[in-house]
Amino acid sequence: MDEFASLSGISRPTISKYFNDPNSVRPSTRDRIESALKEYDYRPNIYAMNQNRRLTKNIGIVVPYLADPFFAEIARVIERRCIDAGFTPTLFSSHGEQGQEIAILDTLRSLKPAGVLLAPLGRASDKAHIEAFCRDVPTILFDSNIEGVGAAFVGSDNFSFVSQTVEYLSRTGSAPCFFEMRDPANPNANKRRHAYLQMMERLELEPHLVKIDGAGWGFEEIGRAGALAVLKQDLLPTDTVLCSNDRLAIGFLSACHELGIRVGRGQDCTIRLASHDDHPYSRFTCPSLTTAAHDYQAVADHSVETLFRLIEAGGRLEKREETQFAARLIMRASA
Amino acid sequence: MDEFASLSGISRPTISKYFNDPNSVRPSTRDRIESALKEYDYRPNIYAMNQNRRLTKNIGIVVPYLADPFFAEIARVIERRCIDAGFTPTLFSSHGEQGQEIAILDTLRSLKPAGVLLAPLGRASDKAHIEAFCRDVPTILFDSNIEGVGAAFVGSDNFSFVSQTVEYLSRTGSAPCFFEMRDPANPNANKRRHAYLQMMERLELEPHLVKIDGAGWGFEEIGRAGALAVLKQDLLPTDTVLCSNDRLAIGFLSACHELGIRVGRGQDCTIRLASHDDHPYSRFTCPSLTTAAHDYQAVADHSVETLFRLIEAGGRLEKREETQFAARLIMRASA
DNA sequence: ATCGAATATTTACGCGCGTCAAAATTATAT
DNA sequence: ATATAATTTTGACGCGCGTAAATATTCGAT
Repeated sequence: MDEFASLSGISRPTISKYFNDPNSVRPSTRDRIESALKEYDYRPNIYAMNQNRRLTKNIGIVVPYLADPFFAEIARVIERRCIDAGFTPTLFSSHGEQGQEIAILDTLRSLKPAGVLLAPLGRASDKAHIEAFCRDVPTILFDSNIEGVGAAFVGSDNFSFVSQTVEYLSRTGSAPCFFEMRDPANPNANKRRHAYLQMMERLELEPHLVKIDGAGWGFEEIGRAGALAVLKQDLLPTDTVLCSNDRLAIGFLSACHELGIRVGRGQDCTIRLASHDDHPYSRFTCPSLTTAAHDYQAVADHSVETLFRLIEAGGRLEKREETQFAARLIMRASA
Repeated sequence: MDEFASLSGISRPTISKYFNDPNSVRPSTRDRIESALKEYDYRPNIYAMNQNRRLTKNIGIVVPYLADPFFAEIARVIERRCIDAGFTPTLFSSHGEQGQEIAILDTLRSLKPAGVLLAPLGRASDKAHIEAFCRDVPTILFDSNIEGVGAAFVGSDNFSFVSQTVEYLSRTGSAPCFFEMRDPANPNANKRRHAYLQMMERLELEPHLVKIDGAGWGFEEIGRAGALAVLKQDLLPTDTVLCSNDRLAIGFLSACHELGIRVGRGQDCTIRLASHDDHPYSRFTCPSLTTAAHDYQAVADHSVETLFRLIEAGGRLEKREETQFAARLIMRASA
């Protein structure tokens, strides 16, 4: 920067001020800087900039598992919004491991981010560690809530998801059973089960939980193996299945196809299958998945906007905010 | 660090040396440092460390589109290998945009990484910019090659992919036509087309290219729309289709299901469909996809190992290396 | 031309650490 | 115990930039 300053004939503090905010210098000097910039193509080192700034332009984004297209997609949208707002987002994936999540939070302290958007692992999270982090760094939780932690939570209203699918399925055919993992890692899964039970009670229908075994993030394989076991032993209590999430449903569909069971609402079909999330691939499954869709854009937008508000407010919000977006039922071929 | 040094009763340079390499200090002082570490839980700021190091422990990983599960998966494996080797990987997605790719490379200069693993966008890349970057930063290209750029390239042998699928399909039924995008963004797609034409010539079979329109990274939708158009107009030259990649094939399957066309090798099936990549979801499609699989682990391992070698060699290799891994044919239900 | 306000420059220090040379200390071998 | 080698400490400077105060310059309006 020193070198560029002398080359452009402008003092270094003014150059520094320019990069902090181009409008903070006189138009004539801005022009001089920008023409020199074209000639010598210098750019400041962001990490050195952050060393001393009161408020950096960095934003940390943490998701539990980036190889899950759901998180990949929401991370993509969030990243773009941050870039458009002039921030430098850095994306991290916890890879489903508590150790990674902790390591990422430690790395983020070094980054001195203006704010962090964190989707915790859920049950596997070290809650005390996350809480300590949130005390030091302005953080918005998204997707998966931890009560009282972080300045705000932005997610989906699980009851809205399940109530719509249950209502639709039971109105158009037999009532659904609920297909889920026995020990879900994500708190949303538990909320969905409760919503299912509540809805079935409200509709005066008998609930059936079908719990399958499996651990880790390979939900399609878990769903497939679980469905194979259930279907082969003819343990399905109804001909209508509501999966906790789309990835399990993708596995379920795969099992059905393997067993020659037709899924859908046609008269040649024996099972109806619906699910939740509107996974990016759910429109391309065979048959395409009837599902309750996240409002990806709304969750991403509101997370980012809340974070910006938090940053501008100096890292504290008057009180912790919780926002949950409703689902949109998407009727496709599977139910 | 100053504070921690006085608290632990050890000089700051020694502490610094310890974090650079714990084995470079005497065991007795290492013990003293580590016990102090437990008591005061201090950790150095990586970004400040990098400011002055000859060689940082940072590694940059750049992929063209992280919402594509193929890249998400390979990035995940690479990240893990870097972490296990004691490096701090930072993952970036170009989001399919040239501007992003350029911005990422500029950011990476600030990060002062010991090395970079870069999967370029392909046709959309600013090759001159990438070349300039590679001259300054030790970089390994992977997945998508740019002739002469970077210290090495690690990817897949596209001929091996296509030759196996073509050979298998034409041996077990009618010869395949080749289903692809008209203007593929990725150079691998062009290599696969050439390999298809070459194989068909070698087998003395008539080649058929089915080119479909579409732009961007929504390959499933492009494949689906293209397949619908081709199938509705009955333009398919053969009953065996070889897709350039799995994501197009997923869209193709979706179109077939929509039109009531059965895909597979059973007698009730009218189309056989095969593809390339072994996309993480290709085993869960209906029917499951017969495909030529990348050796993900080998590509990831060899990329990382080559990068480590490059770093240890001081950023220069004797000559540019090109490694391409063969495919493994995975026979599933679709062909 | 004159003057106050706005902006730029100069100078200096700080961030959190790496690194180097010289001096002081400790460990190992004889 | 003595000499030598290995390690640590001291002191100092540098990385690439932010920031602050005092001073100098430029601008716009009169």
